[in-house]
Amino acid sequence: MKESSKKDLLDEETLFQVSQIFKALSDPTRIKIMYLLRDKECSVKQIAETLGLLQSTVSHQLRTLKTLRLVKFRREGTMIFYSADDKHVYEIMGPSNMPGTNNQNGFFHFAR
Amino acid sequence: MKESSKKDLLDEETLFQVSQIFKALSDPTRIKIMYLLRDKECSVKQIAETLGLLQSTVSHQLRTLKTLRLVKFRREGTMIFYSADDKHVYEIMGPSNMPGTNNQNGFFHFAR
DNA sequence: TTAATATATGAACATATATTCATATATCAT
DNA sequence: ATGATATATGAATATATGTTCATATATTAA
Repeated sequence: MKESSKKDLLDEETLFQVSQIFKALSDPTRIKIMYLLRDKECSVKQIAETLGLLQSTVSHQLRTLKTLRLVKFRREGTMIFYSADDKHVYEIMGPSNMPGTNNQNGFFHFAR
Repeated sequence: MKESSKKDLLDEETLFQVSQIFKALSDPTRIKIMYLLRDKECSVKQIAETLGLLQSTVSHQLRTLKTLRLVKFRREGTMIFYSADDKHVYEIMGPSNMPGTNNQNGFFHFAR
């Protein structure tokens, strides 16, 4: 038995991925976007107008969310519709934190 | 019926608190600390030595975690022992994300 | 009180990040 | 092809944040 168990530490790979996910949801703008997309598709323009943000701002943030697979998208003409990548969000947050569900411990019920 | 439902947006208060909690766990150092404290008490010095960090660094980060009630503490002589504030972590993350529990969707099982 | 140990704090610095502006790219209709 | 619309991207800037160093505070023992 060692002084400190090996289980006291996380491997760098896990550490990085955990921090990335949390970082993604640590920004109010990205939270707004994820909340808006929790139960419906929206184009970039719709997101920008609904949230009162510049198109560029939304696009930049969507790239971050896309990279982390928190959102998925599909093209329709000149527009691109984004939506929450439920499958991956579920894997990440677990059932009690699924956006759009009614529960006490959910994703957006942190306050208080 | 309005164009966009009021439920599309989060109030500023909730938004701020959600972002704060995620921000707290978006830093690798703070994740390491929370992971270390998930099932035992540690003094500041023990944390610093186990994780190979400066005492000052640990103290600064503990203040952040303390402010958000992610850790609690008790004094014993000149030492102060910190531990995860399970009750509050539970409220925040829900049962499937309790550190120290064995599950598939937990707090520290994000990777892959 | 003084010395020793543990912890907290403030300033400085370097780095990361969110937003803005300008512009590029992509799709569709004509 | 051109023009119109939607989206993406790069550079610049301002702000936020993590770490370090030095020092302050607090507790205990002598």
